[in-house]
This record gives sequence, C-alpha cells and structure tokens, in this order.
Amino acid sequence: MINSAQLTILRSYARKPNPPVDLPESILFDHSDKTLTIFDTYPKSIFHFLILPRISAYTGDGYTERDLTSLRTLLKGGQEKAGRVIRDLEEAAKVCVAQVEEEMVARYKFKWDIWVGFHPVPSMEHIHLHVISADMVSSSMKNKKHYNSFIPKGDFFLTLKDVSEWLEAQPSFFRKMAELKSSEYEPRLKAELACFHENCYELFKTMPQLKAHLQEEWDKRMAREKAKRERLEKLKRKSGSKKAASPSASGTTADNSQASTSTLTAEDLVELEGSQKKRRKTDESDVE
Amino acid sequence: MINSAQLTILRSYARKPNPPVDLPESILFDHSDKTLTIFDTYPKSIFHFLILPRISAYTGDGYTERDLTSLRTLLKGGQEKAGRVIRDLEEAAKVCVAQVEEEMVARYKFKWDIWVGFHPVPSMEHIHLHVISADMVSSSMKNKKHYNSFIPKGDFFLTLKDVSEWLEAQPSFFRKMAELKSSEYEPRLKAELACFHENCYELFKTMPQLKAHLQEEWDKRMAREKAKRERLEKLKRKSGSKKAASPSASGTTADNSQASTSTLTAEDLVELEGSQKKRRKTDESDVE
DNA sequence: TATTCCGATAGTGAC
DNA sequence: GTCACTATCGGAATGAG
Repeated sequence: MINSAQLTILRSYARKPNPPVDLPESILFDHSDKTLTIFDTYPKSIFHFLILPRISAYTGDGYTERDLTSLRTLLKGGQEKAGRVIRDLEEAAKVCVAQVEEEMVARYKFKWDIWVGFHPVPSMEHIHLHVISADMVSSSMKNKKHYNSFIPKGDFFLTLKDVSEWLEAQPSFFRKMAELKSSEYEPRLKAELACFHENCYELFKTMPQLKAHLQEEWDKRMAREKAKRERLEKLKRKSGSKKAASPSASGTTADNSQASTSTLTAEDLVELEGSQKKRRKTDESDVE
Repeated sequence: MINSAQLTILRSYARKPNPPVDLPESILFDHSDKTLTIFDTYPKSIFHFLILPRISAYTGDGYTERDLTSLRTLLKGGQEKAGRVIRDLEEAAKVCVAQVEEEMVARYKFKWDIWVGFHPVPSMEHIHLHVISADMVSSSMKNKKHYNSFIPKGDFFLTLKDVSEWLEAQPSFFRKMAELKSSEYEPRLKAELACFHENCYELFKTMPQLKAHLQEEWDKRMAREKAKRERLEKLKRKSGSKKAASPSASGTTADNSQASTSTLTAEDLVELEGSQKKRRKTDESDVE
C-alpha cells in the first residue's frame, strides 16, 4: 500500500519513545505515558488539538498498530478492548480542555464551548481525538467538508460522549454503531452550510459568506463578553474591591486572533463570574 | 425583457444606416446593402467573422426585427421567407471566404478549410452566420463549449450547406429541422474533446491538452506547407523561372499568429500549385 | 474525512 | 450556446536514499 508521509504523520508521532524529545514545541502541546496532545497543523478553530494514543503504551497490552489505525479499527476489537483506549484518550482530553479553557480566559477573558470527538471517516491514519473550540474562526477552515466535519449537529462529528455511550450499550447496538460506513457518513459532509450557533442556523450559499458570518458571530460574542465584564467591573467598583490589572500568559492559541483589551484580570473575571453564577443560579454557555 | 448591451450588440450593428459610417474598422470588415461582415470580438480561430443581415434591408420587405433575432425565428417564417435572407447571407459569405483565402495566402502562403454555419442555440441576439477558419488556434478558444460549438462533426454547428438543403427540402422535413430545440442541441456541447483533424480524432481530457495539440497540428501543417513550397521552388529553379520575392498585404487576421517566412510570393505559389495539381492529378489538402 | 495544484463546472452579473 | 468573476467540485500527486 502506497501512502504519502502526510497521511501517516500521526502514526510516526505515536511511535515516538517516552519522552518524545524529538517532537518540537510547535507540534507537541502535552503528553502522558499513554497519549500525545498535538497542535492540529491546520486548525479549523482558534483552538484545535489532536489527542493520539501512543503505540508503545498499547502494543505490550494486546493491541497492534493496526488496531489503532482509526476509530473503526479500534471499535472492531470489541467494547472492552476499545473502551480502555477511549478512556485513556478521554482522560487526556479532560486535561486538554482544562488547559484550553485556562488559555481562553487568559487571552480572551471568557470561555466558550469546546467540542471533543472523532471523525468517522478520517483521512490520516492513526486514531485521533479532536479537541476544538466552538468558533470555526480560522484561515485553515476553507471548505464545506472542513466545516461540516466538526459541527456536532451535522451528524458527521462523533462526540466522545456518544462514542462512550456506545461502549456501555448493548453489544448489538454497539456493533451497529461501530460499522462507521463511509457510504453512510460521507454524504453528510455535503450538507448545506448552516451557521452552528444556537438561535441562528442561517444558511449560506458559499464559504466566504459563511466565514464572514462566523467572524461576525465571533466579534459579537467578544463584544458581548466585554460589555459583561464592564458591567461586572462597575459592580465590583461599587462594592469597593481594589485589584489591579495584570498581563495574561500565552502558548495554546492555534491561530492568530485578536483579544479585546480590558482592565480586568482573568482571575478577577473567574472570581466574579463564579460568584455571580452562585447568586443567579443560571447556566453558563461556555462549557458543554 | 431585460438584456445587457453585450447580448444585443449585434442588433445594434444591424440597425446602422447605410453606409455604417460610425462602425470602426476594428469591428466592421465589409458590408453590402443587405449585410454586414464584422470581426468576431472573441475569435475562436485565426480567422473568424460574423455575417449579419441589416435590419433596414428587410423591414421594408415584410420582415420584423424579431424575425431576424435568430436562425430559429427566421426559419419560423417559412422556407420562402427564410430562404431570401439565407441566400443573402450566403452571398456575403462567399465574398468573405474569398477574402479570407486571399489573406491566408498573403500571410501564411497556403489556404486551409473555412467553416461557414450557424449556431442552433445562440446567446447573442440577431442572427449571425459564422465564417471561421478550420484551425481552432486562438487565445479566445477557452472552453469545451467554445470548441464543440464549431466542430462540424460535433453535431452542434449547422453548416450553411445543411441549412440551405433544409430550405429546399419537403416542408415536413424543413419544419422538423427548423425546431432547433435547445434541449436537443445543448447536450452536444458537453461531448468529449476530440481533435477535429482528419485522420486524428484523438481524445483529450482537458482543454489545455487539446489546445496544445491543436497548436501542434497547426505548427506541423505550416511546416508541411513550407516544405512543399521549398520543393516547388526547387522545381521552379530547375525549370528556369526567375521571379523575385515580394512582401504580403495584411488586414484580415483576427488573432495573432506567426507566418513562416518564404522567398516565394503568393502568386508564385498559387500558379505553381495549380500547374502541379494538373500534372499529378492528386488532391490538395489546402482547400475543401 | 491531510493539503495542494490544476482544471472543469456552475451561478452571477453585466446596462 | 456572449464574457468575466467567483467559488465549488473533482481528480491526482504528495515522499524519498
């Protein structure tokens, strides 16, 4: 079988010994004994990471490289065997999500949704779990397939939550879902372009139009969050608090984006929003 | 009905009074009381002209502008009425063909086929007869529709000869052919790309490939003709003739092309080829 | 569903 | 089947000692 380096690059990362010293910082974001977390080379949102199971962590445990080729090959091994890998990826994803949220607050002073899931029909070999922020604002998000492959309501993106449920379900249901037939999933990528934002779902005929709209949605969201912070700051001043502003850290953003400036620190915000949450007993929309 | 200037530009030419003094030389090539011969703005071959019936020449004779909108509307008027216009266009086409052949010899020192015919489904309003040299070598020949719309064997291009035969045929046959249904003709423009040259008919997957091949065919044809001239010149020297070379005229070429140089004049060539034809009793391929 | 390159295909707007 | 512009769609190559 002839494969270009590009299609097997993830496997080459997954083969690295522990610690993966020869993986540059521009690729490797984090790692554990069992997983690697890497920056997606072509991020489709502001934050976009891939979690990979490390081959050496599983080959001593009854798995082959082939088992780890894709979600489909992994699920073929059965619920128990697949479940162990999926749970390891889930654990790494939780860490990654927490890191991304921390960086969201550091850079943008608010958190927003993060989608975690698999592609049923991947192009690159070696199973990879996507951790991607719910904005779809990125210069690498270029075509309909890119977009439709990440929208949870597009029926292509398989959330980790869904896959985890299959693993706990009746074997007959699991086997049905584990088929992951490309003939079933591929057509879904050709669906019309619909904005994924709640209370919008507007349709677009072209990618440039959709992208302009997504940028607008993102700009509006930032403006709303800024206004919210300013209301909170005002409230805080009234209540007599006296903390000063401080610069934020950096390191996880996978695409260039402009954070709005503010005189509130991340810590102030989290503190204030947390207290407000308790007071108002309402849902926050920043975490799925 | 809303039409852009581009779609009705031919009608605006056809409305010009006699003589059409305000039509620039870059557009008007020739005219008679009944017709205009204009350069095709986007020539699909080295030579490409359009023959138009002039509106004032027919409106006093029972025709409306609408009758002259297209071949289809003209034929709707019946065989006799359509025939008069077609014969006028034919007469102008004969003059045009002679002029083009003269210019072929002046510039390229040989003649090649000239196709004369209509498009059954035109885009521009006002009936126009195409007079186009059989080379399809032009920077304006850009897509499959352009190409397939002029190849006589492509079943789209209606030669003047064919249309003239309809006019003399049984009314039932005439009426059938006069329908010119776009649903019948349009699909023919999507046919595969086949070289139109006799003894070739090679298929091509892309326009750049076809165009490269057509350029090659043209270059080879020019080389063959040059070799032929040189053989003739040698023959002529042996027979003791002593005519000198002279430069050629210009004015009809509708696209930039490079003529091969030669020391033979057009007159020499025609004279020699004529005499050779008689001697060898073989076909020449330069004139149909 | 890796990207990139090339080219075909499709829709639009033109005054 | 007018053109020119934009964007989509569709295939093929992609590495490399």
